[in-house]
Amino acid sequence: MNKHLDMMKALSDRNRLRVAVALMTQDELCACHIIELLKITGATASRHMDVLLRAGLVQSRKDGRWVHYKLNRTAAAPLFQWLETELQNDQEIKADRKALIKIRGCKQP
Amino acid sequence: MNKHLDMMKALSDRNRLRVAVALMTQDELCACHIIELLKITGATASRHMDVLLRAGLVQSRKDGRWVHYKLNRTAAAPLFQWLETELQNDQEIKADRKALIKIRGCKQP
DNA sequence: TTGACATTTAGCCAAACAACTAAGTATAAC
DNA sequence: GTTATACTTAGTTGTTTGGCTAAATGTCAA
Repeated sequence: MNKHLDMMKALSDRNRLRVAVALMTQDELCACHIIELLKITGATASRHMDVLLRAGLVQSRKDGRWVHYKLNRTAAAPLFQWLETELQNDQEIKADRKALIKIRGCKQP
Repeated sequence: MNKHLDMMKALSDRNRLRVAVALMTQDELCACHIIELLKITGATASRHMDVLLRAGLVQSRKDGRWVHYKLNRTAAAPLFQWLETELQNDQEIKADRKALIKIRGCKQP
């Protein structure tokens, strides 16, 4: 059960949960988007994404200087589905979606 | 999203996850069963169950000196369903189920 | 009422963790 | 090459957390 425990631990932090939920509607996010969204340093963002990666919940793709993250939907489809429907009307999540439109609008893809 | 974050936090500890999964097949468990299963002190078990209660994942029922816990299935049915199917063949979980048969056999219901 | 038992609360300690800064690596542009 | 940019790694710090013991609370039984 270590694998599933790691998944739950990965999603038990507010910032990581926000990123995971953001990736449910965003397909891909670059590290710099995540830094902007969560308003944390790059170092902290990098460590958070590493936790999500190690848990197998996201995948990363390096494109030049940029790293893009996407949900590994097959890892825990029903879990993601549940979170998505539960949180789709959440105020913070809605604010994040709004913020991402602005962030993606002016930052690199 | 505080509610859902609390649920994830509650399930991000090995002992609490074990209890939650045990309650998926056990209908009800008394605090003393949980102490036996996890091999921790009553005080520690009490605090763990309090975390699960506050997250709304379990309900408690006091019966004289005993406290019985049961899953609050409506709180997060798809989440529980996912965990149950994912962990049904897990070695630790299977060992717990086996242990519970013995524990429930000799302790008060 | 007194004693025994089941659970909770309080207080302590060590380990885990999230945040930061600073330094390191990698890549693109000049 | 050199510089700027994007990210990672290392090291530090304050907070959270899971465990324990001891004391408190609540309940049954003699």
